[in-house]
Amino acid sequence: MPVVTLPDGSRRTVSPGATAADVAREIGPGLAKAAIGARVDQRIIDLSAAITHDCSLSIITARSEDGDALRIMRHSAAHVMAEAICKLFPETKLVYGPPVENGFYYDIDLPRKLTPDDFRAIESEMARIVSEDRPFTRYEMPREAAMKKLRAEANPYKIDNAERAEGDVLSFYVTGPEPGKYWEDLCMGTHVPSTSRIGAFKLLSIAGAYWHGDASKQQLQRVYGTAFPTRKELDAYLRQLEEAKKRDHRKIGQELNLFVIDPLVGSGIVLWKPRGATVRLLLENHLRGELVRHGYQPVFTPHIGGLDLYRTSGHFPYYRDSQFPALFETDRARVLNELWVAADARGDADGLSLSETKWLDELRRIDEESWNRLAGPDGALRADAGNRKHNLHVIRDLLAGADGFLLKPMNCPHHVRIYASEPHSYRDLPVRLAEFGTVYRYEQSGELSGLTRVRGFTQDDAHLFCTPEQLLDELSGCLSLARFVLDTVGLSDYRVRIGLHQPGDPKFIDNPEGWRKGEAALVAAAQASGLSFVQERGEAAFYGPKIDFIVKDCIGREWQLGTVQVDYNLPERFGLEYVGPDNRAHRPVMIHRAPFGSLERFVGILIEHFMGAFPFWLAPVQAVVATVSEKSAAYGRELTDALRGRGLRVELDDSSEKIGPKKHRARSQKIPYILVVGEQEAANRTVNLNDRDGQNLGNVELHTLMARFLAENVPPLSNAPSHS
RNA sequence: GCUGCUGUAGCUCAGUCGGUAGAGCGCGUCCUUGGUAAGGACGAGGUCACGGGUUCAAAUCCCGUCAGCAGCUCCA
Repeated sequence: MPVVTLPDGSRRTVSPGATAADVAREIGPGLAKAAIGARVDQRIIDLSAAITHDCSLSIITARSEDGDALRIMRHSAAHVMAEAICKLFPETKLVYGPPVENGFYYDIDLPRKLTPDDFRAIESEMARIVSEDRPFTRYEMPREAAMKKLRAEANPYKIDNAERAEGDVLSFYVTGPEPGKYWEDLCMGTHVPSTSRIGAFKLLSIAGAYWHGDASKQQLQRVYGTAFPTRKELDAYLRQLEEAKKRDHRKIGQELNLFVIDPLVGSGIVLWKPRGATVRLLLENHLRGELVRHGYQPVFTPHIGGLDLYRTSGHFPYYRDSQFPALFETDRARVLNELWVAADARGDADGLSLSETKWLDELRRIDEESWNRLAGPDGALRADAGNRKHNLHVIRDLLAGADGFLLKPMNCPHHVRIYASEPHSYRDLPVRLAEFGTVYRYEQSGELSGLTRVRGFTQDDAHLFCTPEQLLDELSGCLSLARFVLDTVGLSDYRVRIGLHQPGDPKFIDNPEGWRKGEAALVAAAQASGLSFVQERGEAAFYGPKIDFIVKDCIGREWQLGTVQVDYNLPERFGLEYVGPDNRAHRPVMIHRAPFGSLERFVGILIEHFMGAFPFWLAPVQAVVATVSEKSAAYGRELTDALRGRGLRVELDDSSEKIGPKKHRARSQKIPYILVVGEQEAANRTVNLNDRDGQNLGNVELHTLMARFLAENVPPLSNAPSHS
C-alpha cells in the first residue's frame, strides 16, 4: 500500500485506489472542504486522482501561498469561460487556454469579432455554470482513440495540440459529472473539484494573438480574464490596476511637463521639455563623473555614417528592416545597394534571385558601364555561388565614393573607427571610449510606447577595447557600474539575464569560437559579481552575448535597461589590432556597455519608480518660494536668487493667490519643498519649510536651509569607494 | 507589422434619435493682499485628428489615412 509523506513530515499509509481527496478527508474535514488540488512530489494533480505509489503529498487549498491554487482555479475559470463562449457563439473553435501571471486567457478562432460589449453576456453565462456546481471530471483515452475522436470533431487546433502532447494517453476534462452530456476540452489539467470553487472572476480585455506565437500564422482572438478566491480580492486587484495606471510615465510626463511626443515631429521621437531635460542632464552628469573615475575617455560622433561602414559591421544587412531608410547620393547608388542586399541575402545558393535579376536589369538601364563590370568581359553574368563573393566585392568597389548614409542604428561602428584611427600598443589597453550617443531605429509602429520604446534614443554608450586577458576584469567593472546606476536611484527590483546565441540561427554571426569564449567570459563575470541571473538562448545580440538588467513598468511589461555585451566579431570584421609584448599584431576583444541602456527608457522607468516625485538631487524644480502677500515679495525674490546662486533649482510663486493654492500647485507638480515666506519670515530672515507630502517642517533660518539643501543635493552613493 | 478599441478646447471629459459645440481644471484680465491642500468676477480659446462618402443636414452613419491605447509579433 502506498505511503504518503505530508508536509509536516508525518507519514500515512493509504488504501489502494484512495484519492488525494480521501487523504485530505482523513487529515480533517476542514482541509477536505478547502482543498482544490494536490501536489504529489513535484506534480500538481486533481483531488480526484488516485494515489498509486509512495510519494510526498500536500493538499492545495485556495489559501495556498505559492500560487498553485490560483493557477488551478484560473485554469478552471478559463474552461468555464470557453464553455460560455461556445454556448453563445457555437461556431467558436477553441485553441488554447492557460492560466497566466495575473489571470488566464483563452485563444479562440471565431469569425465574429468579440468586443468588450460581449463580456456581460459571457460573464453571466459563466456565473450560471459556476452556480450549477458541476464537477470537473477527467477521463483518459489511448492516443489513437483520442485522435480519432478529435479528428471527428474537426477542430484543427485541438488536433494540433494533441499531436504536440506527450505520452500514450490523452486526457479530457468534462465540466460535469459524465462525458458526452456536458462541455469538455482536451486538457492535461489540473482543475478544481467543481465549478463552484471558482471564486470571483471578470473578463478584462480582448486582443489578437498569433497561432503558436508565429506572425506568419493566422491571428486568433485572445480573451483575457482573471479570477480570485473572493470578490474582495478581485476588487483589490482591479483597484491595484487603477493605481498602477497612475504611475504611468506617459501620464505623469504630461502632467509634470517632462516630455512630449508630437505626431508632427514623428511617432516615437521624443521631445524633452525643460523639466524632463533637467532630469536627464542630471543623470548624464552624474554618470560622467563616474566615467572619469573609471578611466573612460569621451568621444563625440555624429548621427549618420556611410553605408559601407554598416556593411562592414553587419548592421546594414542584419537589421535593414528596422532602420530608417538609407539616404542615397544617386539613383545609381540606390540600385547598387538594392543589388548588394539582394546578393547578400541569396547567400550561397546557385542562380540569381528574383530581386537580383530585377535590380541588375535596373542597373543596366541606368548605368551600363557598371553592369558590364558585374557581368564580366564575356557579357555573361556571373551568377553562380562561387562568384557571389566576387559580385559583392565589385558592387562595393563600384559604390566607393558614391554610396549612401544611414542614420546610425548603433554607436559601435563609429567608435571602432576611432580605435582604428591610430596604432595601439598592449600598454594602452584597455581603451574605453564613451559617448552619450543618439541612435535611430525604425521600430514597428505597434511597438512604440511612451519613452520605453522609441525610434530615436540616446545610449550612455561606451566601447572597451581590451586584450583577452583583461576581458574578465573589464566585464566585472562594467557590471558593477551598471549596478551602481541602479543602486543610485534605488531601482532594486530587476532581474539579470544572460542572452546566449542559438547555434545555427542565421541571425547570429557565424563564429563558434568567438561565441564560446564570449559566453564563457560573461558567465564567469556574472558569477564573480555575485549576481543571480538566468541564461536564455537566442537572446544574444547578433554580434555577441550580453548581460541585461531588466525591470518592469507600471503595467508589468519588462524592459531591458543596462546591458553589457562581449564582442569578438566586430574587431574581426574591422580588422582591429594592437601590438603585443611579442611585437606582433593581436586582435582586441570589444565590450559594448550601457549602464542606463537608453536615457529615454531609463527616465521613463524612473518616472514610474518615483511616481514623478523625484528625489531632491534629481527634481527638475527642487523648491518653490511661495510668498504670502506682496509685502513679502521682495524677500521672496531675494531668497530665490540666493538659492539659485548656490546652484539650486528654485522657482518663485509671487502670484496673487493665497498660500493654500500655491502649496497645492507645487505639490501636484511633485516639487520637493515649498518655502512659505510672509512678513514674519522676512523680518526674521527665515522660511517656513513644507515638503510635498504635506508636512510642515517649521521655520528655519536661511543658513540652516541652505546647508540642508546643499547636503541633500547630492546623489546617493556619491562618496562610495570605487566599485570596480 | 497584425487584431481590437479610441481620437471633441492646453488637460480630463460630456454631447440623447443625424439638426452647425459644452463642463471642470488650466490660461488671460480685473477684484481681493491674504498665514498653510484649490478666494471671487469676467474673458479668450474648437476646421469635433485628417481626407473622402451617404444625407436637405454629419462631432454623430460608412470608407480610407494618421495618431494613441491593449495584446500579439519584433527588439542591435
